[in-house]
Amino acid sequence: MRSRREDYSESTRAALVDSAVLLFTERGYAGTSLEEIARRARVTKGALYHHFAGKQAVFEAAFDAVETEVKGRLEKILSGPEKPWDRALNGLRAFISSCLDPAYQRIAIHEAPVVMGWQRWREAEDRYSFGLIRSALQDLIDAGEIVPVPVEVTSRLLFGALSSAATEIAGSPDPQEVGAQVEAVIVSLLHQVRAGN
Amino acid sequence: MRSRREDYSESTRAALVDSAVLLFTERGYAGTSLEEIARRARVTKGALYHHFAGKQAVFEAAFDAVETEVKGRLEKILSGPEKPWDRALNGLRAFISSCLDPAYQRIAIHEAPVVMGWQRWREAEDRYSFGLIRSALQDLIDAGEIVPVPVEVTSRLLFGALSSAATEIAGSPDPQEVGAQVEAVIVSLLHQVRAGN
DNA sequence: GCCAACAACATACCACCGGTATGTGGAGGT
DNA sequence: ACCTCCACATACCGGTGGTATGTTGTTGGC
Repeated sequence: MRSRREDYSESTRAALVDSAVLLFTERGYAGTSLEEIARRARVTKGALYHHFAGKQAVFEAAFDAVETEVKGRLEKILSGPEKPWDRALNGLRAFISSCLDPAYQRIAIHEAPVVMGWQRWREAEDRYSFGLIRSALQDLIDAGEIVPVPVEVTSRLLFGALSSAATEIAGSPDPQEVGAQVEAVIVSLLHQVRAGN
Repeated sequence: MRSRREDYSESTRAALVDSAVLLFTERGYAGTSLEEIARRARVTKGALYHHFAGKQAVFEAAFDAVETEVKGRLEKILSGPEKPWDRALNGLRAFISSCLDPAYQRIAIHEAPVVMGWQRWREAEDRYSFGLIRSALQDLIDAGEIVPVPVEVTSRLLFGALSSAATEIAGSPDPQEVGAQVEAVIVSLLHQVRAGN
């Protein structure tokens, strides 16, 4: 039976992660102190170091949190009952709009490769959003919707393009407009490689 | 007339920038201390703070250095006597190979948006590699080589795709192979939008 | 040729932050 | 009722970015 203490412990850990996501999003990794994270969760640094090995570990927990969120959204869409082509298009839109979330953008896209190191980031992304994009692309090919392309490389290119595009969208004065343009360009490219024209 | 002191001063400044580029490339921004940068240039922190306003300013000087280098290479190719289409292809290859330079990759592509802030980085990139990519794309359209596309958005997508692809290439066990694949995918996409099939 | 002025550094010091070592109170088992 | 141990709090250290203050050599004016 689950003890009361364990509940409390998990709750404070969650509060720390929440606090970390918020502060990392607002001020970035370097601009956020552990004491600030702890204070916002109404505990001290001691508590933080009880739950996490260090600042990097806190960041990775925050990273996991935002990635899991986005992954959930995308999985729902990509495993829906629609046709592969439509699922892909909906997934594309969902990913772009996910990238507009400041937390996902700053933590998962921008700072994670620098903070975690590119290698760890890449491995982690395989299990999250990038993994979904790659498998979605593979599905399109398997279903014969588009001509065969090198899946690994193409999905990397697509992921990079979308990530930077999302930043551009979020940073623009008219996100709606730019977002529509990005979607149009990508969709147009997808149509170019669509099988059976 | 240029004084002897000015020569010396500029020389130490250059040594500091060189040292910064090296260390930032090897250990990243956060992992490099100012004292280390100064020591490698055989001066003290005092000299460093005489030449630069702070750590960020040192980074931006290193950023300018690597960007200027790449910009020079690309400009030479893009303003050559070949046909627009060939110049673009050569420029593409040159950019990919530039991205394989560890200094350019880590400083200009990965850490700069985080260290300088996305806004400043974007403004700076307009004057460097990204600006060249955009104008190259514009040239292709003006020359009627490809069908008109939204230049701003498309070049952002292209830049993002190439940047992340370059990281992928550099990190792969067989850079030659992956590099060729990337080039093939991009060129294939370009062919798709080529005017007059 | 001499001296004041200033540039180009060096030295000394501070505040803050990540990390560690140690203390403590209260819940849970027996 | 007592002991144990977990979930924290407190105290402290080393390193680092930044600043304030010397120091030395060059340079320009007379």
